[in-house]
Amino acid sequence: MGLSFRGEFSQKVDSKGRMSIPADFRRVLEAGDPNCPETPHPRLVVLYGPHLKNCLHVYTIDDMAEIEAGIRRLPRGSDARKRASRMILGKSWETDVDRDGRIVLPKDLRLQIGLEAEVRMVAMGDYFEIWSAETYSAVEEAEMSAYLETVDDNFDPLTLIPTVPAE
Amino acid sequence: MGLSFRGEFSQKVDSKGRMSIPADFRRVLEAGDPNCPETPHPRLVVLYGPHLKNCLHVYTIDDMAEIEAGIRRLPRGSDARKRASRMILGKSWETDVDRDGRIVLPKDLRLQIGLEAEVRMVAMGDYFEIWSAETYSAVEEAEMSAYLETVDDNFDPLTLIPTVPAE
DNA sequence: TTGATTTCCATAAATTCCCATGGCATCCAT
DNA sequence: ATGGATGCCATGGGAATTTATGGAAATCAA
Repeated sequence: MGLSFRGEFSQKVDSKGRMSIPADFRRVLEAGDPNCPETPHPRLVVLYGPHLKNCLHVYTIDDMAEIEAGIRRLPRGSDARKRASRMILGKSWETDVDRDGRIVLPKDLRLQIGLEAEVRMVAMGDYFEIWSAETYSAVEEAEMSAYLETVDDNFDPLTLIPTVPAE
Repeated sequence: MGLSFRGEFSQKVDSKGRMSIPADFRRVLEAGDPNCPETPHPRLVVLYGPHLKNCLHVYTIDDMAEIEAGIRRLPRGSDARKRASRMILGKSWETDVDRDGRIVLPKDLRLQIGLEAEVRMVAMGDYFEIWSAETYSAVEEAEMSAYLETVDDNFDPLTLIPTVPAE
């Protein structure tokens, strides 16, 4: 199933839009790229569809290939396939980690999420999110504490997970 | 299976009908042309059949060969084969990317899609679409936001993809 | 010729490549 | 345990290359 992205990291963004991919995330990207380690630097796919308002999603090559296979399973020429293609393939960007462990995010993608000096990368298991650090604290951490207000005092997120039925 | 076209790009169209093919798309065309890199500039096939109202479709040489093979798999003389030939093979145009990374779209093709000063090219995986930038915002982006209105607030297009039945 | 097309050249901006640095952690020998 | 060496990591600066795009010259067609 591939390694999981874990944890969250803040990195600097320089004037050229360069940012280091956290080493831990690089390990996952390397494991999820069939051309690694022959090709030394792993590739990755960034999704930026219109449903993503404040962040971008980053997938490994393998996971993205699976998503594409799913799209190809829809009938050629069908509305569903066109819509999925337009929203996923049409709104994605592939690049590779350079030899210094960085990527350069194009200007329009930086604009979409209001990214300036500091980026926050948040693991979500099979992908990770790219946020402007500012937005992340403002939006996401606020929404998290709001949620915690609504639940019991000794709420445990593990209770959200369904158990496997006994076999 | 070849590389996938990804992302969307706007380019200028000059008075001669010249337009740059985005560098990312060129990489895919190069990978999908068996004569590359011996012949330095990749060839490509443009479809402009009557079913395409506002845009043209561009395929790599390899993918177009596959489509043609599919047509030849239809029974000789069958209606389906005649119709497919007329609408696909008869309505296609092959050219190559010039050494500056551009193509020149013939006037009648530009007319068909109302292309003037600015072109929008949208990746759809195994092909990409050529739109007049104006039409694209008017027609396609409008229909996209209309669609987004109809779905849940935190809709994710990945849910459009059918899951593989358990094996 | 005259207009259209194709080839070639020019350039500015953007992007990529390459090298350098300082910090932190790890390892190892004393 | 200590100090030094080693290596990886995040980050900066500059050089070199690639892109997109405009225009001129050359070629072709009617």
